[in-house]
Amino acid sequence: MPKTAAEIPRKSIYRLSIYQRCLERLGENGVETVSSGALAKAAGVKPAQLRKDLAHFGQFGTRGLGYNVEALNAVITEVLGTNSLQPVILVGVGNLGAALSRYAGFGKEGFVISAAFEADPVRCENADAGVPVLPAREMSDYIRRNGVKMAILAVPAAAAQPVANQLVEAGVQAILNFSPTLLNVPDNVIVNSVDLALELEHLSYFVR
Amino acid sequence: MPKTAAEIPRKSIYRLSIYQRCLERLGENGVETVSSGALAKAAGVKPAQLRKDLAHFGQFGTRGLGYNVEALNAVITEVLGTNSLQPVILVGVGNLGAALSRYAGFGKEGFVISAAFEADPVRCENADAGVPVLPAREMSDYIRRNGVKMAILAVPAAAAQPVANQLVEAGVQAILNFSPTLLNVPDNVIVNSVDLALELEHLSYFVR
DNA sequence: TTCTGTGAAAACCTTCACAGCT
DNA sequence: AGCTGTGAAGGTTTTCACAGAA
Repeated sequence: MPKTAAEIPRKSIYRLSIYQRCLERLGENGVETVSSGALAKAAGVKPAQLRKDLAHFGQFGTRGLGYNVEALNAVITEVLGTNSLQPVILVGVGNLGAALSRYAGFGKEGFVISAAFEADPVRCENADAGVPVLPAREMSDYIRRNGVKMAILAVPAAAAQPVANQLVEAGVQAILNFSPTLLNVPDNVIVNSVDLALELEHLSYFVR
Repeated sequence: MPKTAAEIPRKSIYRLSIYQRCLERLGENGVETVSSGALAKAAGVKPAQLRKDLAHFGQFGTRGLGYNVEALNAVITEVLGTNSLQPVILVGVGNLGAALSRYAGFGKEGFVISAAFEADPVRCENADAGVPVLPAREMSDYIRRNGVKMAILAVPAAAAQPVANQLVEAGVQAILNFSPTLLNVPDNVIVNSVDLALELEHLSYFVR
């Protein structure tokens, strides 16, 4: 029974990306059909959970057989909206930002960082980034002209909130935030924060 | 009512790190006392949740007043085990790995990467890392000699599992994994995976 | 009064187990 | 037989709401 976007759990959406990556690999290996058991194992979840996740969007399997790899991949691509390639911008070309600009992993999942922005003029010149680095003052304009909806934020903590405000103001709807700060944004904007130091600290609890 | 480590939800532990960071800031600003409401707001959670999280470990507040910033910070530090500084190693000094080796955020939370390891001899020489880069074959030995319990894994996907095996074999108990792969490790080893491309892809679902 | 600590309720998520299709 | 789709059960986490301490 398909549901409207709002009621699908965020965790299911997250796992969809994982399933897709597994399907991609299966496809490359010429596998045409996969059971929920096999796919779930590859993704590191239980079979029932995989089926429940897919059930949010409809019925795609064949009983007794499993799922068609290519077809299921297409469905997930459609659901995630990764068929229409979104332009993504990067803000902050410091240590981490520069690395992200060259990170091949984004490309493999179909994302291309179209431009980077940096407030420090010296860094603008010297940044060894994989993309054009533009001065920060051109950012809002660029976002509007190119209809940019997604941004990666890799600026120092102190600058994160003001920059986020600018992004939102210019029309950005989703922010992947690497600054160790809580961002305040309107409800219609989604933030996904990756706090590297926190992830490390989290581990230390489990080490005796 | 204090509980044993096993039954405390991972999510609570995770939030403890966030609370601590907020307490740190409050302390720097000379604030001595904070209510669950104020601290929860700073951390981006509900007051009741903060209190429940703390309740796992004991009672630290004063009714009608709130929590002593310094004392609560000390309790959380004790719980997380961040008082005794753990040595952390980094494996893989490619694009992302090199950036992580210089990432100042780790230092702020009290972590120091003591050494990095890299299989490619050319990279070993040229890596512009903030720490000594040693050849991969010395890794197991280094781990054993220095009692390293935590590792950051930033190698290509194909190398992730074999390297993880080596780490576990040598005695590493916690791995922060940046490779887009599911790692199989024994139950006594904990893995925290940060999949950058997935985090970005996740956002795209919410962008119309 | 203020604000914590906590049972109870609600919301949410996962897993089971089996009916039903191929 | 094999495997999906799903109601129902089970488990976990969050939120409420209030009793009780300062």
